[in-house]
Amino acid sequence: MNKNTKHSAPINEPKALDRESLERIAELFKAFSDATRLAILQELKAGPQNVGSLVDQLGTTQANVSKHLRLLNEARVVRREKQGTASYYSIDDDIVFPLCEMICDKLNRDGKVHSAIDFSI
Amino acid sequence: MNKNTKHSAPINEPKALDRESLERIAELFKAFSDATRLAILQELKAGPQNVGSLVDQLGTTQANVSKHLRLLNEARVVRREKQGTASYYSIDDDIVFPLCEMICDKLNRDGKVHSAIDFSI
DNA sequence: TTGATTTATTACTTCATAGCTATATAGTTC
DNA sequence: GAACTATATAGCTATGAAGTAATAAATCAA
Repeated sequence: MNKNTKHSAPINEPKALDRESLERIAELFKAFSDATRLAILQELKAGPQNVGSLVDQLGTTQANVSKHLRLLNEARVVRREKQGTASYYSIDDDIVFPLCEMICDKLNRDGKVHSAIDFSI
Repeated sequence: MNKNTKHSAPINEPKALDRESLERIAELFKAFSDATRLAILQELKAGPQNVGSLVDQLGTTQANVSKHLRLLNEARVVRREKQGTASYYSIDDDIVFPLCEMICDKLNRDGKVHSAIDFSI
């Protein structure tokens, strides 16, 4: 009997990801491929914040922050909770921090970043 | 004596990354945020390949593959080695595989990917 | 030398998105 | 209700990137 019947999961034979899966993966990478969004996530790491507070700390407009938050929310990276007129955003998935840590490590390896690393869990 | 003199590295006080560092991080994320590039890296995972071979397996043009390889090379993700007229490309930094593994895990958590995961070391 | 092969580059088009201003929407306060 | 506040959205511009065809450049073979 073959070790991979149609009812056994293929364990030792990694199957290549199809185009659609690669698109999904690329899409999530894209969510992290903007400096303003990374700055937002870095801010939210300290705790939930509303939009206005984020606008104060980042150097951009309210509309821009709101748009980035919408994108991050749709990617299930942040979560929104409405309180009155305010919207409080918080980290919904910690994945960004270990990801950035690995990226930072590589950049340091390549001598491309001089700063300390804040993207840790 | 303060625990953080100018000669001791700050250990317990993570410093926020400045804008420039965030830009560098975002730039590397961007290198992984295209499905064609991920497909190229998936192919190269099996071993070094020349451009023509990659073109055969991906469904795109030689110019396009060449351009993506140039970008990945500048990001120090792949390495080029010329042999005659051919250029053999290989993985220069394995970082993409654990990164994709984490991304895949999240997508599975969110129910967004159905395929098996090939992006492992 | 001529021709064939392989890769890199250029010029171009198309599309996506970051950012802005202005406006709409919803909740709060008076 | 009117005025005020906070956020989301629409419309717009500018920029960047993915893809293509065509061409340049380099190497090898006959």
